[in-house]
Amino acid sequence: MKIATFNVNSIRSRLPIVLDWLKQNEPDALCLQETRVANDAFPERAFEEAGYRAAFRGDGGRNGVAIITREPLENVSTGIDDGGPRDDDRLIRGTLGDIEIVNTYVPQGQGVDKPAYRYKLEWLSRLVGFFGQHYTVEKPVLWCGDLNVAPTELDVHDPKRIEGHVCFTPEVREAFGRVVDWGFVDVLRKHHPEPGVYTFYDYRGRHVIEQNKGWRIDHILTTEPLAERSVDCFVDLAPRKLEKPSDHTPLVAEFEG
DNA sequence: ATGGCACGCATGGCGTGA
Repeated sequence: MKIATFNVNSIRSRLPIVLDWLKQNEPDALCLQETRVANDAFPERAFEEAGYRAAFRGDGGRNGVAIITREPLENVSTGIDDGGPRDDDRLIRGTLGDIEIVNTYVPQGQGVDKPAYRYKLEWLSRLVGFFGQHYTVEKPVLWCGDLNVAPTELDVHDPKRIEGHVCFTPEVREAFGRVVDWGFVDVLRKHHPEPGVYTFYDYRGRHVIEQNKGWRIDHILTTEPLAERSVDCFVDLAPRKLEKPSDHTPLVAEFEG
């Protein structure tokens, strides 16, 4: 079972790259974030013609998530259903085989002095309850997506410079850590403990790829029973090097069974 | 020291991303 996550920064702009990537990599599931398209304009047919089906949720120019699968994704639903703001455009989940997949686009936060940052911290806090309500750590559960948190100093190219950024503050890392403590293993780190592994490279820097000036803010985390089945997890930098790339690049995990 | 680029929405720049 191969499962990937990719923030595409507009699925309509990134469709050729995504379709090529699907063809070359043949994942069982590809979780997308920042599709930036309303449901009625999602390019569903293009995925069907590629042999995949799509579950998606979006409301226009911002946010938006999707799960692309070869086999039908079951029990699809969206949003955090705890009575707070549902935020359907940032969370989509479903069952694939014996794996529960939760694909999220965690709010970025804009700035530490902005309401969006409080919302981000609250969102991560709500996720703890969400996982507790719907899942158990004894079953295979996979949480992935653009989680907008670099968990440690190993996960940014210049920790001193990035200190205080909404994706790297102590409190956002703690908030993320509390979700992880619900019962998740960072699958990338299980296979790659070394520094310099990143999933995001800002459009604005020069030579960011060559100089490896990235951030690791996209993640695949699983409960222990699924982590035990993981045989590989890696970042695929190739799509970031193409013409008209996303600023993120895919993260892939492979599991036995 | 601290820019910069891309996107959607909308048509002239703005809000957002990280």
